[in-house]
Amino acid sequence: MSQDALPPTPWEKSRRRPAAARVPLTRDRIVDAAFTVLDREGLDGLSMRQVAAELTVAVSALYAHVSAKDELLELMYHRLFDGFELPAPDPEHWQDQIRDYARAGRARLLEHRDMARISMAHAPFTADLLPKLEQLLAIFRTAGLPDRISAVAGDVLSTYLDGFALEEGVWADRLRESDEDGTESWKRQRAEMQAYLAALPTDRFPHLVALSGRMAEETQDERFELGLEIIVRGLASYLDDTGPGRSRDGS
Amino acid sequence: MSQDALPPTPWEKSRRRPAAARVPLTRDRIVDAAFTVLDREGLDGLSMRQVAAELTVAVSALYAHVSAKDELLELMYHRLFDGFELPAPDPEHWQDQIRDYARAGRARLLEHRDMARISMAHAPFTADLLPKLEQLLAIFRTAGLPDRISAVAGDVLSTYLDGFALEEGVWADRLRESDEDGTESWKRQRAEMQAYLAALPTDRFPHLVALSGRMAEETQDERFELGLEIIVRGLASYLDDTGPGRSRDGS
DNA sequence: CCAGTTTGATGAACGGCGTTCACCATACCT
DNA sequence: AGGTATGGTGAACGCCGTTCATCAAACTGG
Repeated sequence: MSQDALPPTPWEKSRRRPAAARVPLTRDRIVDAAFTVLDREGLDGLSMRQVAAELTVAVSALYAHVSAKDELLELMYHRLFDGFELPAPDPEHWQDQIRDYARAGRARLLEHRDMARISMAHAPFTADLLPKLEQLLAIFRTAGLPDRISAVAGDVLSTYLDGFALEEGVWADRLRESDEDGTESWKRQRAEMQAYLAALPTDRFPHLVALSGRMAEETQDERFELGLEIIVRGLASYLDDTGPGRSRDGS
Repeated sequence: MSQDALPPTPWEKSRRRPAAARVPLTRDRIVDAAFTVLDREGLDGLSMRQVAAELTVAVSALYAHVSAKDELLELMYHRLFDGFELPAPDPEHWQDQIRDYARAGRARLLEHRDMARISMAHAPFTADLLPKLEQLLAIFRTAGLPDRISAVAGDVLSTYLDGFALEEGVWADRLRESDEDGTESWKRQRAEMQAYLAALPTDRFPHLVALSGRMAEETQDERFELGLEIIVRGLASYLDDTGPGRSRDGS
């Protein structure tokens, strides 16, 4: 685009336009920078000033593109759903479709630090998110779930998603505090927790001791799948609610 | 305790000890004041300075009893469980016990404004909360749930609790913003939302339109119960896992 | 009864925050 | 070439969490 530009001769330096070829500020660039800061500092360290610094720009410049920090957080929240497509409802495989939705959602939430906290703070009822909700409801309803169940199923699922990812975030934070990185200290931490739980007085905490292994497993994946399965099974139980005929059912 | 004290005569006013019979500051008094501020201002308006003002005390005085705001929030979180007793596990009625637990938990979360947000921020793994967790696990395990399920059941349940209460809080906030109070405007707001959903273009949002009535019901109680039921059913499905008619699922 | 110590509140200060606003440099239009 | 819109600047306001030197009252031992 631009020809090779020689560095400006010293004597014309003062006349040179300082902000010549600066990349213009846009909402997208701001959101990108916000994610950079978020991943580096966490949500508590995400300030308008830090974002501005990341862009080497004055704080007040941000407010030309973003009305307030709340709006910035909302834009970040919307990134969660960018290019997040649900499949056309297939009544034969609705359970797998739900599972895939949940797994993809969890993956997205874990992509950025503290993302679950941001997600929690925003109700998914803004206009441009309604299509996603519609697609989710489509899967439930065409699967044959009663309407009264479909109307809450999304809530149950998404609170589980957010809540689980939030807990994972707490773990990740605790890991970050201890200087070391890599999977080594992760394993060590889980082992420590497991040892702590296992060492509880057996008479007062028999069940915690018994489950200590499962509560502090090396990876959270299996726990996530199990919790997800509980919900899917609960939903599925409403299919044959009125016998094998699978009738749609009112209140 | 104290005899009737006459008001000090004016001329001795200057000699009078100003801080004589002042109630001493305690952690409990601070937490109480924090809840007062919380209910009045919401979590975003809950600042150390406001709490101090509520007690007509200098901000720095708080730090003699509470190491930081984080600790204060933790103390508030612990109030959630004060006198919160779970029954001895009864395998015959484990489902009702779980339901009661969830209902009581929701009620507690709704007692104070933004309480769900505070609850979300704290993992229930601090030492003094382990007994509660133990009691919950006791119910699951003595009911006969497999260990791998019991180990996540608490998570599923409590994320649903917190998440649902959080959403209710968002509604309550929106209601607070509109000046009016009482149940009148509540109804009106729900009606508005329902109308909005019902008025969506039917071709693009058939399911949302169809469920508009159920998504914006006058009270959230029924929705809560339904979501709770999904989870309870999901859990129950693991009881007769190896029984007749159901597909068994190992791993 | 007094001196000394401990206790616990005070108020000023520091640095950081979100947000606003008067100003100003550049880029475009006529 | 001059005028104007666009969009960034920097200082300021008021609030925040937290710290610290100061100080008054309350207990203590002699």
